[in-house]
Amino acid sequence: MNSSTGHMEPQRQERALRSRRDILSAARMTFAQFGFDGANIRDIAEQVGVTHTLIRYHFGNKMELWKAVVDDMFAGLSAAFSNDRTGEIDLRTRDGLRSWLRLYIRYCAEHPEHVRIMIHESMAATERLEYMVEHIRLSHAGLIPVFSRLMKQGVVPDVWLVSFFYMISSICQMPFVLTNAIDQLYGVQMTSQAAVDAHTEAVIALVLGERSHDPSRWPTLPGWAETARTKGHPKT
Amino acid sequence: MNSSTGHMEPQRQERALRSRRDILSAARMTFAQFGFDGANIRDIAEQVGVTHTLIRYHFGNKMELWKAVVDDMFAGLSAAFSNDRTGEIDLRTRDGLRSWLRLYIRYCAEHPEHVRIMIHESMAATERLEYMVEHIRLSHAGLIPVFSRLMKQGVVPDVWLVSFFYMISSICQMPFVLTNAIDQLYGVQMTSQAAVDAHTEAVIALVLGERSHDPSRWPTLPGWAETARTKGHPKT
DNA sequence: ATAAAAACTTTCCATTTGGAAAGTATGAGG
DNA sequence: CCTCATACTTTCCAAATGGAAAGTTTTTAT
Repeated sequence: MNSSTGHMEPQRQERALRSRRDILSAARMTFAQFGFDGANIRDIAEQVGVTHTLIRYHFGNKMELWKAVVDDMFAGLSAAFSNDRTGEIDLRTRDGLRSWLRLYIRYCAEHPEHVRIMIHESMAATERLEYMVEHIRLSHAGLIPVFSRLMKQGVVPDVWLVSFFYMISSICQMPFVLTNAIDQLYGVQMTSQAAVDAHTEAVIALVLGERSHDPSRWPTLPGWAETARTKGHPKT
Repeated sequence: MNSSTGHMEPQRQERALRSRRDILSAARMTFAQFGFDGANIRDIAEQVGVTHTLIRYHFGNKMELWKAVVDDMFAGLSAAFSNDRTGEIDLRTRDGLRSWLRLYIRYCAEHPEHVRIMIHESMAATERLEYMVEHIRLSHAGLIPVFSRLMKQGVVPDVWLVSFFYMISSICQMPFVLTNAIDQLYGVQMTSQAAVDAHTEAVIALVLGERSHDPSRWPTLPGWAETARTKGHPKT
């Protein structure tokens, strides 16, 4: 919306732009954690260090703020997958899919809030879900022909497209959505490089049947989850 | 807690038991939809047709109600996977895993609230997550040795255990967590028998590499998602 | 029948929350 | 330096919310 060419335009003050950006960022995290109903704009404002009425000033109301967050998020997703960065990826090949999976997993690890917000809003059929689905539709529409092609080529299993979509999405996304639970349960920081790498390997193994495994680099698990992988090391 | 042997004990009234059960049920759905913070006990009470203070009477406070819901939910899960129903499943074999996947997918399709609540609570490191994780630990602890064995046998990919767990869980659970989004996006009712079947097939194909596909029974997708599967039917 | 316990409601309260209105500070252009 | 739009704050309000206290009804036991 903002043309970057104009030096003659009214040009918002720096402060205002920073406020908008900070509010958007705080709102994103808060909506991701509590959902729309659970989030409150006063908390968001406090995180940024402004009064809650400034949010109203910049965004109108809670709903409009939410929409701005979603637009901003999907813009970020598009940017991360723009041709600038993925120009060399030809998704119609096995190598392309592998690269795409790596890229997508990285995005999920870096932006767990994105999927968290999407999941929150999928829990009920609301106006917000409708709004969000139009963003999702764009992403999916671009991938459908590619995925179909990969199925026909036998690179990936030839299954119901909806299932395939959500299986691929889920395995890339969920471990990073559930970082808190995994930390508590397995004592593993999913966002650590080792965990991201181990998971990337796992996804590629499951989807493409490739095993590049180097178990020594997998994050170690607590005693109750030990699988006695280090055989030949009797502790008695 | 209630000994069923005693005819001398105070013995709760029928009405009270029904109230408790109805409240628990309504609370479950509400927590699943809005999360703990987003849910409010007055709405729950109204759904049941009682006053919100009755919830306080039976459960103490919102937090205790939530815990009761979780306990109840996990009890239901245990029941669904009790030896009564799965006694014949030997999870250490390929056939066993296939049966287990079918059973688990059915559970997820029938009880999407369960995973919805778990996901809500995984969004932040709270006392509630701690509480829930102890339930989850029990489930996982029982499955770890089995999954490890299947990996060693080569029935499933030999990957990092945490990844494997969450990949398996996610692909079984998420399409039913996201029913609203899938309905809106693809116009498909995930809880329909056809969709559950198609998804079950897909999971087995991905995890076990088995393709029993009968695409004609897959739910059809809207035009924008058409993959021109019916070739030889030129419409021009 | 009657007392006592259990089940449930009415009423009230303090806090939180989204939003509205009115006022103040800030900085860019004349 | 002055003014005026932009950026932001203070103050207020009504509704929603979790919880507490005090009541009323229903059931059980004697």
